[in-house]
Amino acid sequence: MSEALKLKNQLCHRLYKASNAITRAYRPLLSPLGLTYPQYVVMMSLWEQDDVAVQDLIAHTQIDGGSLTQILTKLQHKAWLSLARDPEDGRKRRVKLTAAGQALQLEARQVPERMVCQLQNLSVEESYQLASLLDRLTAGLDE
Amino acid sequence: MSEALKLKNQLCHRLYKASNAITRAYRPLLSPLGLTYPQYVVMMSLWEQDDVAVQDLIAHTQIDGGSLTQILTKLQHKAWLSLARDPEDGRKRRVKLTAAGQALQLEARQVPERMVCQLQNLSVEESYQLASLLDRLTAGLDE
DNA sequence: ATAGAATGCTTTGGATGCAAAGTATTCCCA
DNA sequence: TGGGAATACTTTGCATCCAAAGCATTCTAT
Repeated sequence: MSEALKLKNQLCHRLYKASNAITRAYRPLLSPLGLTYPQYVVMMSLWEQDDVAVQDLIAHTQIDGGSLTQILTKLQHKAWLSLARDPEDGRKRRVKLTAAGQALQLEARQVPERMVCQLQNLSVEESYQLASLLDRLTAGLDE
Repeated sequence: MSEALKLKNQLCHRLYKASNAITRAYRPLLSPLGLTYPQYVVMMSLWEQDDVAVQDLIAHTQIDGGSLTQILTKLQHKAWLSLARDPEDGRKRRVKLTAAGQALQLEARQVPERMVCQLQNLSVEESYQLASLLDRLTAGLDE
C-alpha cells in the first residue's frame, strides 16, 4: 500500500476521532443546560434567526430531516420551542422559540468561551487554515 | 460575540459536518462488502495485526469499549472473526480473523484508492497539514 | 489464604446519523 | 377540474457513540 493511501486513510480516521472528541468536549458544558451538541446547534441557529420553517433549519444546520424532527420534538418537550403548521402552506411547520428558549441563550453564552479555552492548541491563524481545509474536503465529498 | 468565538464555533460545526461527510462517502464503497465505516476500521486494524486482545483494538482504533463489543459481536456473526477467552488471563478476550476475514482484505483493497479519488480537493501537502492540525486539536481536547 | 481493589470486558439506555418508506399538502397540467 | 408530480416533513429500522452500571477474573496487601 502506497504512502498516499496510508495518509488518506489516517486522515479519515483522524477526522473521525477529532469530531468525536469535540462532541465529547461539549458534553460537560452543555449537559448542565440540558442540551446535547446537535440540540445546541439547533438552538444556536434559532438564536440567530427565529420563526423559521424546518427546511430553513436543515439548510442552516446541515442536520438531516429525520434527525432534526426528533431533535425538534425533544426541544419542544422541554418547552424551548414550539412547532406549528404554517398557515400559508400546510406542508411546512414553523419553529418558534418560547420565552424560555430565548432565555436559554443567556445561560449558554459561556459555552463558546469555555470551548475556546480547550482549543488553544491552535492559533487563530491555524483555526482559519483548518476551517478552510475542512470546507474544501467536505465540498469535494458532497459532489 | 467576538470574531474568535464565531470562528471557533464554526470550526466545531465544520468538523462535525466533515466527519459525517466522510462516513457517508465511505458507505457506498463499504456497503457492497457488508461493512460499515467503524467495522472497516476494526477490520483494517486486524489486517495490520491479528490475534490481539480487545484492549489492543481499543488502543489502536480509539473506538470505546462499549461500541467495540457490539461491533465485534456483529463481525463475529458475519464469521469474519472469532472471540475467545485468553487462556493466560480469563478477563481478556482474543480477537482472531477467520479465513474469510483475511480474504476480505483482498476485496477491500480498492476502497482506499476510491476514497483518495474523492479527496482530490486536497493536495498531499494539504492533507499532511490537515492531519497535523487535527492531531493537535484532538490532543488538546483529550487532556 | 482472603477480602477488597483493580482490570477487562459487556450490558444498558438515551441520543443521534442516515437511508428508505410513509403521510399530508400543494402544484400543475391535460 | 381531477389526478399524478412535487414538496415538506415524519416514521422506522439499523448502527453507532458514550456514560454508567454490571460481571467475571486476577492482583494485592495483610
